[in-house]
Amino acid sequence: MNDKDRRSMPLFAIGIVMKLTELTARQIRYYEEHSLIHPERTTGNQRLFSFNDVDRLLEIKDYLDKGLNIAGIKLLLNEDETKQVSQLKMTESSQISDKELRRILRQELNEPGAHKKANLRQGDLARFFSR
Amino acid sequence: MNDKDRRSMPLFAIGIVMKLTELTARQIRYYEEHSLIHPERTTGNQRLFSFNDVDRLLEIKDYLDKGLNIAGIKLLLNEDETKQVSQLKMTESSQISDKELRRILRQELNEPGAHKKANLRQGDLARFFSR
DNA sequence: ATTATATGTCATGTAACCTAACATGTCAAT
DNA sequence: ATTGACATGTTAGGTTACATGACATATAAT
Repeated sequence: MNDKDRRSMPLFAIGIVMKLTELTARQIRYYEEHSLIHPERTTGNQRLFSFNDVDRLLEIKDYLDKGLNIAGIKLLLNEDETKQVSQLKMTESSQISDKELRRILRQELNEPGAHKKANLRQGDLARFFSR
Repeated sequence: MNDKDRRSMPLFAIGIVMKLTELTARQIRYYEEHSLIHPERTTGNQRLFSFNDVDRLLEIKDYLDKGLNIAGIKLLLNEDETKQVSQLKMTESSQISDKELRRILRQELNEPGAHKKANLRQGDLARFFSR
């Protein structure tokens, strides 16, 4: 088993993730609802989060603090991802993307520098792994 | 937060620990009952295990496979530990220890080499941390 | 002013966990 | 062979943690 597997291993119940991320259950579920994360489920349908999921939630939190909205965060998160998103509705989603993108860029203009490197405090949890 | 903290952080519900260790809930609770592990609890009294706990359970499993009994395992596990055990009943416990120790040694004589280095497969989980 | 977004709160159902008790298989001592 | 200790299985009844859905609300965008 390698790091990649370990990172994506479903381990944490939502209660733990709440403490690790200081997000409410409502928020976490909401972000899943909007496809920012995709935690696995137990056979009884309860969410099980991996280290990757938690890391991602920490990123989401950062971006929220910076004033980004869900749509914007989705774009940023999917940026460095070898997508997995359903590309079924590419046509209609691309027009949404454009619209949202403009909003983000506008926001970026109003608060310059916020986008830079996002101060990725990803790594808080990354330290659980080899460095 | 350092590695030590991370390792002792209460994170896992018993269901996860069962999968990670391939032990039954009954076994895990039994080992706690006999003070081989000391998982924390939620405010609602549910067990929460740390990486250390899981590592320890894997060691316990190894020792059991080698034919050791709980008393023997306890001795071995406490060996490299800056104790934390209540030393209240030192007198009576020492006489128990002696008795058990004899049994263990007897067992050891019957299966030589089993004690060597115990093939410490601790590290299965250790890889979650820095190396 | 209206709408959209993000989150809080409440109600209700179920999954996962808890302890306690009793049952069982294995082994060692009698 | 019988007894007893050990480790684990199993069952029962109770509690905690998590599920979804609906409605409320504050803030921000239009």
